[in-house]
Amino acid sequence: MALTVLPPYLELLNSEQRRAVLHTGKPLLILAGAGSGKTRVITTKIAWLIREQGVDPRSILAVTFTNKAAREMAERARLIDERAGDAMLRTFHSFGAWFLRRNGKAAGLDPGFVIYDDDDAVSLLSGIMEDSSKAEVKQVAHNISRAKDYFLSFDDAELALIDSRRKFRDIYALYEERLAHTGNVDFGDLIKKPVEILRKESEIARRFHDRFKVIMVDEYQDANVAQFEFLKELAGPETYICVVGDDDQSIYRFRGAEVKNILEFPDRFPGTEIIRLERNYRSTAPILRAASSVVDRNRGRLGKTLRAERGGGKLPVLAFLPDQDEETAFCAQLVGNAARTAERGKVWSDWAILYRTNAQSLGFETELLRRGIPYRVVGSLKFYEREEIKDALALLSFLVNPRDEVAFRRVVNKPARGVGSVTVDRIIEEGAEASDLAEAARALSPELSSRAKAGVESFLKVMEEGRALLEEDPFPNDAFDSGDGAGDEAAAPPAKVPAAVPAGKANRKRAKNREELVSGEGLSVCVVCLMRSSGIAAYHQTQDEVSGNQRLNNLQELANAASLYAPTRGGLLEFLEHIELDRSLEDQAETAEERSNAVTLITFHNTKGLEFRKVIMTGLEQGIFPREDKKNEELEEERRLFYVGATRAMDELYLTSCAVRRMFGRTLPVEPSLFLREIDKSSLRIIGETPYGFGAAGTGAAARRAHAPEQGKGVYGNTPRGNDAYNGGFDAHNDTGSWRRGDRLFHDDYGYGAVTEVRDSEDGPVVRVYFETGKELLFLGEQQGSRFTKIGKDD
DNA sequence: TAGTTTTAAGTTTTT
DNA sequence: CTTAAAACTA
Repeated sequence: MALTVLPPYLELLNSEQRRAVLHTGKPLLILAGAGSGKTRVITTKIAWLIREQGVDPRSILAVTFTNKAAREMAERARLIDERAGDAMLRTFHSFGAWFLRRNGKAAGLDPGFVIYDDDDAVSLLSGIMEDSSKAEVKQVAHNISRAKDYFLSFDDAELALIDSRRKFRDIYALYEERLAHTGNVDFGDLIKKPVEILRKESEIARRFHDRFKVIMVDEYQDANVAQFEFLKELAGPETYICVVGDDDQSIYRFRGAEVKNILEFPDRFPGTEIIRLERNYRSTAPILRAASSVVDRNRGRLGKTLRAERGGGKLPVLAFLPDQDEETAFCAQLVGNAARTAERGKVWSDWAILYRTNAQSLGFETELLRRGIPYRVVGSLKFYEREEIKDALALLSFLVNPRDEVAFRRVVNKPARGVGSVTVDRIIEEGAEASDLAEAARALSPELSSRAKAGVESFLKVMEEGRALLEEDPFPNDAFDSGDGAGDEAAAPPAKVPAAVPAGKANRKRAKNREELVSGEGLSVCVVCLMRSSGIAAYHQTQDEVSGNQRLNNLQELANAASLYAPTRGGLLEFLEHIELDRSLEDQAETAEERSNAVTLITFHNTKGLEFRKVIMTGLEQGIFPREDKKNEELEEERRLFYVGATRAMDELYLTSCAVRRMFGRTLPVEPSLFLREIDKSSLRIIGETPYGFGAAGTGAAARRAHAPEQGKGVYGNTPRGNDAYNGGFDAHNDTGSWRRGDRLFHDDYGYGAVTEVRDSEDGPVVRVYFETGKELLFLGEQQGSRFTKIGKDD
């Protein structure tokens, strides 16, 4: 290797990672195993392109699948080079929305569209399928959504692969017509429509090819067909494309993800180079062994050999427990014990409790609350699914788009204004002819009963007044539709209030048990006014008094969230878009400390891209995980999900499996998960009563059962004081002492880093470490046993 | 039509 | 067991 001195941020990388970062020219496919540092590769690559290659940050597009990943990527890239903040880092869907706001006109789309979520789509569909049950409507809505994922329109022949019924095709066509008439889009459209536009409008395509010279995609294994097509259309002849993924971590088949995308990438992009990242820096060897032994059973995979760079480590613990109450107690105790014996801070955040379905979080929440252990639940914030929130959002949506029949139907008669379903149907029907629903109502008003007429009029008046509350947009002339849709982002309205006082937190505190809405800054003023004048606030307030709910407080919460946006139409649109595309309320609802000092409760799906020191995987039972109805391909996906969950763990992994589980109020006996059988017994430390027939030694298990201690509380009664009792003979050896330049490590406080210099002093060797946060620190090499974990070095 | 009671149904996973 | 949908009454 040449003797050139590398910039320190490249020192953090191993040779393959570095090769991936320095790669240019042909398309690049990075097959990155779990914990192999793929995010680091992407962020470093972005920074390197800007710094060393003189690439304009604005010509870089990096796409992820979750908002969290997008945020993290932006943050980490900025740490290396500030200018990376100007690159476009978004989720596929958010980028699609950005595209459509500027170029939707080419598909007859007004830039002021609102994004319909799945519920809204169902609501719209039920207007078409009038005499179908709710379940049928949902099924069709799901199929339409799948069709869009596969880039299939209602007139495509392949549509039969999704749903072959003739009726389906007709309904899909009707749905599209109806949706177009509302002027809104659904989730699938955010990807599908841009592709259609790029194919039809060569001028727009050319602009985008000019603008984006570099396109990177993270978690590529989760891309669906439509997203693949999007990528292909965005890439011009000069565009450098780099995708990163891991076929073993593909867990979104159910929403259209196609592993084929990653398998066939080299065929679709000729000349593709492939780089494999197979060194795992995150997990200890025993954890990786257990995780791999499950996913190894899958047939449809590229296959790779993921090597643990961290030696030593404890065996994963498999705990057989009587029921789910014992399971929650076990988890709480495990976490609590660790906290008691820990010397260092931030213990709670070391832990994550994983479950298959969101419903399972409830038990853990109750138990942790009871024991005073701080926790946070990731995802599944049903906040936006609450009735009052949906009502409020419907009001706001109708405000920006008076053709939104779904929103209209939801709130026109709430609170009761004497406008029944018959009247609503007639107005919407009339709306097919009119430019918007207000006009439709006016046209129809001579035929309405005086009560219905008065009700509709009062509703429309409220909306008129609401519209008047919004200030003029600073950029008139429809700022979204700047001439150069792919070009200057500065033309977009700077809708966010720049010096936004974090009014949210303070307001919420004040609003506790308050019986009136308080407005804060910016858009929240308008939101509060509208909630009041529409009667929604009063309506839910009354409901609160009856049933003791917190609905008014929830409305307050929503208003607070709005305070960060400008009180203009543009600001409102941005607010609504943000809510549709990123429902994790995390930013507003949690302070940094709350986040950093709490146990994480999370679904397996949501853990992708995350890591924790200690992970508990719960509910490992047949029927729960994997679900009973899973077989073949779907079972393989469940295996991958198991793999994803297990590889989140850095130091310790626990698996729990109950003998019985409560479902639908009934308590049923359950079998241990198939996946537990797929792990070699010697790779696990089993505690609790091994169920009959588990593993090869059936008779042994039976014998053990016969002599098992009295059933009841305390199967794990001899639980360790500290988790050290689970050590199982393995010591987490840190291999301190002989540090060498180029060694990589994980520091408890500073994260991942690399040794850039070693020298001797009176107190022994001193090492200089460069961290990926950009920090560079000196340490005394011999005293860092408990703070550092060596994670292998480059060869 | 509004609001209440009765009955049935249902749990994946998410942008 | 909890929630949503259908059925029923005022």
